[in-house]
Amino acid sequence: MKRDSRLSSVLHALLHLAEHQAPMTSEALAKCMATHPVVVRRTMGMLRAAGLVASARGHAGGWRITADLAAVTLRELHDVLGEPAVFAIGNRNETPGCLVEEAVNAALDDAFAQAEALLLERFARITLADLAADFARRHAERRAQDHERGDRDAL
Amino acid sequence: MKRDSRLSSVLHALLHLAEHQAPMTSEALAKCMATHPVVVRRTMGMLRAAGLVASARGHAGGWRITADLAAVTLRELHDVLGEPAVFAIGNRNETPGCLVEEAVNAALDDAFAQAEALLLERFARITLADLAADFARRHAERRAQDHERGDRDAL
DNA sequence: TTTCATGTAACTTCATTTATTACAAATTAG
DNA sequence: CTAATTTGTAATAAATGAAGTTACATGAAA
Repeated sequence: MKRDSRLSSVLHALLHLAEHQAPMTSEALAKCMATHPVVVRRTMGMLRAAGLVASARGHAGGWRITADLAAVTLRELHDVLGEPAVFAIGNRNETPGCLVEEAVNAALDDAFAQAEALLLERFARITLADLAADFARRHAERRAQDHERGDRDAL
Repeated sequence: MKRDSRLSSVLHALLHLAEHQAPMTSEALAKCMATHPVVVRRTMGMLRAAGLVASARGHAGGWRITADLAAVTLRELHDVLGEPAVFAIGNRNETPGCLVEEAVNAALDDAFAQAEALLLERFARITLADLAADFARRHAERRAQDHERGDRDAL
């Protein structure tokens, strides 16, 4: 099964937009995400419909964030993307033809529902601001490492 | 995305086998699961490799359970099926090209890992015997309903 | 020795995501 | 005004992976 990576994509895009204050074109976003500009427009279009980003055409156009980073959770983005199916595993028939299948479906559905609830609850606790902060931390760490390496090389 | 329904399939098959004490042919199993006999053989073959079922060829051949219903958990079946990917959602690139992607992946991976752990923990707590008991309960309930309807129709 | 049934490889179908092409519409630079 | 830039969107193709199907070999029992 091919995994839906749109949530990952939009997070990547939104954080890049948060770094830039100028709008970024679909082409620029596509390049840094190794995908196609049309895919970017298609996916970002859903965020625009939800009022999280804005786009402008023509020269100096592109995408920019309009939402508050601290107010947007992964859960909201998941919803904005249409709440795609979370699991790659599922029941053979959703409408059971026999009682055996009914019992099997009930057990699996229950377990999946619990796992999905946990996942969405975790998503609801993570904001774009959290990710941006984590990025900043990694960035500082990387710079510190580079610096250390530079010192060592300079000996 | 097409969901992997093999776990659901083998549960259905195993419970049917548990009801029958005589072996069931791939064709019989396929018929009650609305699938193809070869698909049954392919999937059940993985359970045979794990020693959970046995198959016999020729007249009066077919599939039978060799494992103790109370000892087989959904978790074990999931493992036997090769631990297929649980989620239909995932990271765009598993090997991040930039720090932004690293931060995004880390957050998503963490949430998915927690949800998967919960799911597998639930799976580990459900045995085939539990499902068989649930089936028996449903069966009794259904019979009671049928009986009631019979009484009403007889008025 | 015929029939039944599994074992397995090879191939097709089907569903779904992502990629691509093509072109319309809008905006700005010159 | 016109050309360049950039989004908007439809339509189509490629890629992926599960499930379905065909074909035939193997083995067991009547």
